[in-house]
Amino acid sequence: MSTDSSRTSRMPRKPVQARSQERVNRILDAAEDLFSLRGYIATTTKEIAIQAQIPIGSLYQFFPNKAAIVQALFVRYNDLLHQQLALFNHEELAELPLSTLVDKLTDICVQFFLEHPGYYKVFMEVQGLMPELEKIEDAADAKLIQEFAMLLKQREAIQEEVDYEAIAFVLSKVSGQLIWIALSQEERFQQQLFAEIKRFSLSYLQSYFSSGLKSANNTYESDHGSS
Amino acid sequence: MSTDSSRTSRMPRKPVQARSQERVNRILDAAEDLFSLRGYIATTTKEIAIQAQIPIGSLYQFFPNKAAIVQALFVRYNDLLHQQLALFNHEELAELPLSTLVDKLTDICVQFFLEHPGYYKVFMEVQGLMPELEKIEDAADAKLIQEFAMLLKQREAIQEEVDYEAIAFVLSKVSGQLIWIALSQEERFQQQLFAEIKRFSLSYLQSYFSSGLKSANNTYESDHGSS
Amino acid sequence: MSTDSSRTSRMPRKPVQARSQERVNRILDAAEDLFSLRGYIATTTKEIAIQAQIPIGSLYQFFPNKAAIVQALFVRYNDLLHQQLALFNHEELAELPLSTLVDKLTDICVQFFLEHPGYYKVFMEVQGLMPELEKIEDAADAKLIQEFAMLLKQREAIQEEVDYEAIAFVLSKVSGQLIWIALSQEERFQQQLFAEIKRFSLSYLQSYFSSGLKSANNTYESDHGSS
Amino acid sequence: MSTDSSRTSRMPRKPVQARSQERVNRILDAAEDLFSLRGYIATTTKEIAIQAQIPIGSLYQFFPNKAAIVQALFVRYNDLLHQQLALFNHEELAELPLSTLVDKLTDICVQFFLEHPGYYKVFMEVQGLMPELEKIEDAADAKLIQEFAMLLKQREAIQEEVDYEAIAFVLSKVSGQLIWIALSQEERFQQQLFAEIKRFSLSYLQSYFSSGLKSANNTYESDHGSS
DNA sequence: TATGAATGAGACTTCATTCAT
DNA sequence: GATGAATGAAGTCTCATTCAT
Repeated sequence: MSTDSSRTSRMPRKPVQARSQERVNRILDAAEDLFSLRGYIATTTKEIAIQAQIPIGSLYQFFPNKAAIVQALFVRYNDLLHQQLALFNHEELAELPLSTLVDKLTDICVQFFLEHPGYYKVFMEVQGLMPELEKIEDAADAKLIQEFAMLLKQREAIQEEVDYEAIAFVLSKVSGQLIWIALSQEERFQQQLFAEIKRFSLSYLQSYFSSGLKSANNTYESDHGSS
Repeated sequence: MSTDSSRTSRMPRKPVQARSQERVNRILDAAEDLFSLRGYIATTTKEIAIQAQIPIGSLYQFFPNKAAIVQALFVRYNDLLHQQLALFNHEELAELPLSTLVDKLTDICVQFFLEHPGYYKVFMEVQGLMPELEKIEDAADAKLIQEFAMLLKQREAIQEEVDYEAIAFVLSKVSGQLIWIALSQEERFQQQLFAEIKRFSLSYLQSYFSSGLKSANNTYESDHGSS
Repeated sequence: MSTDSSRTSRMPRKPVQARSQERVNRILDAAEDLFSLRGYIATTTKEIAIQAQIPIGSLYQFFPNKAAIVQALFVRYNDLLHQQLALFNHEELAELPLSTLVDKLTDICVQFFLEHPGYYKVFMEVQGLMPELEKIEDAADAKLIQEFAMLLKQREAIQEEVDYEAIAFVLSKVSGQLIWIALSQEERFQQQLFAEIKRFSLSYLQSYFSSGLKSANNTYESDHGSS
Repeated sequence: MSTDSSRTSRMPRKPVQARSQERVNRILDAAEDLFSLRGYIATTTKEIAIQAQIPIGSLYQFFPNKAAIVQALFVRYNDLLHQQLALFNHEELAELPLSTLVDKLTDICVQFFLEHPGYYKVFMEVQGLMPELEKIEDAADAKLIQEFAMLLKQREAIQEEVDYEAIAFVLSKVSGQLIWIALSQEERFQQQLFAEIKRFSLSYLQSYFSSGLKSANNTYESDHGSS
């Protein structure tokens, strides 16, 4: 109890801040675990503190209330997802066939949802109950959608006046939902669903774009048939 | 609606049973209102009773606990949606062009979601927290998907070995999700999203089916261009 | 409602009263069952009515409240026990050896407790909570004790100034308690306890009385050894 | 009592733990009062908290539910009774005349029941409704009975194959019951009953044992007559 | 008289947040 | 700062009894 005060001011810089950061992370890790298991409302702040191995009082030094924890957690989720997707956001992406693009992006999202099963679940749970969280999500989504739209703009559309953002909006929402549903299905059907997600996304995109960049012309059949 | 007509006209109209049914309906109406407004967990049974204008004790005469209320509400939701969709389940449906089919079905679902904004919201909120409810939803979904799959089976598939149920599964989940998201968007974008739902549904189906029944051959462009 | 008034005054006498009596009995039977199973407080009046197969409203026509049911039940218990014991209350009883007397009376009580496991249990449960019931029990006990004391008075006491009622009081209470405890023990130990009840009753009585009536002189050992 | 002394005298006396212990005691005291007055079921947790002068929330920090309170109370009861009886558990006990032994033990029990009128009452009330409590009581009883049996084993039995535990079982149950009943009787009769309890116990023991240890030979009459 | 739906006070328990140490 | 015991409003559900039909 009263021990542990052995730290002197000579130690590596910002020990407090480092300790704080570590504690914040532990709290978010604990919250992620528990939220994905029991849901946001059913999880108590005390449980989070215990799981994070810090006193409940300390938790409230970092977060003013329970809602702030989910919000911080979702900021972290969004950063992470954005990071994963950014790895592919190179110029070359625009050159890939549509089917390859769809494949890559879908795989990244599937991976993310697999590693963070609470992401979608918690967000759905508190829809309409936490305007703050929705603002965070909307902003992050908007950013992702914008970037995806930029990617699409580099491709040759079949028709004029394509609303790239609408397409990006639709695909991001729809893929997320479907991936999440797939996660709770049995292995075989899950794999089938992942394939369908790609087919779905591709056929939707092909209704707007020829498959490649400015000149390529991969039809759906040829793409798909070759795989 | 037209059910429950087992009463012969000679009886004094069982005022008690009628009153009970009316009360159950009032409870479900109140629950629907409050759940869609505040969510399931944040709504108290007392609030429901007050909104339904009955004493709390009476509420518990009809429902053993709070969970039973949502469950009954979802049974009602499912019945209703099924009724709406069943109106179109005539033989002629199979003869319609794919685009028309998609239009009709989507419109029905949009209408349903507009009238019952709590349906999707509440279900998402309690995902993973109420196995009973999930069983109810899974059963209802399975039924709808099955029927939709039957519809598709009457059409000429482009390729062999089509998994009609998987297609029906994907489309029902994806359309539901996007309709729900659309509902919280501003009017103009909402309308645009409804159009996109039809577009992606159609393009997805066209990746499997030629447009008409056995002989018709409407491509996507012609369908869409004519609208 | 207005139906069922078909009964005319010509029918067999007291049909109503007979029906009432039957209903009262059914209520008491149901109450006995449920009380002995779950206890008085945990048993609801509705459960009693259901078990008795009568409407709850009818129950309240016969009993003003829940307490009145236990009270009536205990009046019935007491009548029954008194009847059982009265069968032996003949003049010859006084002539039996003490050990025989103890045997007979104990056996009767054991039998009664076996057939009515709720008797003791319920009485203990509501001790101090229902003055009315205690009055009933005290009166019945007093009567039994009085009669038992009368029996003892016919025997030749060893010492002067014997308080027959105190002896009867002690034995009745103590035997009842131990029989009840024995009922929840496993078969073998239960039988052993029944034997011990007889032994302590006899040894206690022998500290006051010579074994027989005026002249007999059975000591404990001889009594016991002969059995 | 003498436990928990692991605290070294240099520390600031852990005010928190002391405060906790005091609160637990206050809760148990309050529960004892109210249970013995109104019974377990009729006593509300709120009442207990008020009587203990702590907020209801604090009560639930120490006890997970109402049942845990009675259980803890009975652990305390059993400890206390065992302590009282242990004071006499010296070697000399075996040397005392039976009558003296009975006197002492009975007096201790009478004293205990006088100071804790709720002990018997509450236990009887919840018989069959709280398996947990019964386990606690059975264990404590078994311990007491075992010890009492050990005491008896040191005495010279009249007959062979005496089941010391059965005797101890019977006497402990029967004395408890009779003392409890005596407590609700008017003063004069109460005193008389206490005397009868001793007589009863002694005559029962004398049916098994000669009065003293190996050689002594005090008959009941001489013992009793001398008092 | 017979019925059973209706009533609502009140029981037990939880948990986000605070604040004395 | 750090700690975790303390707080009490509020939620879910029960049930003896009544009374309109």
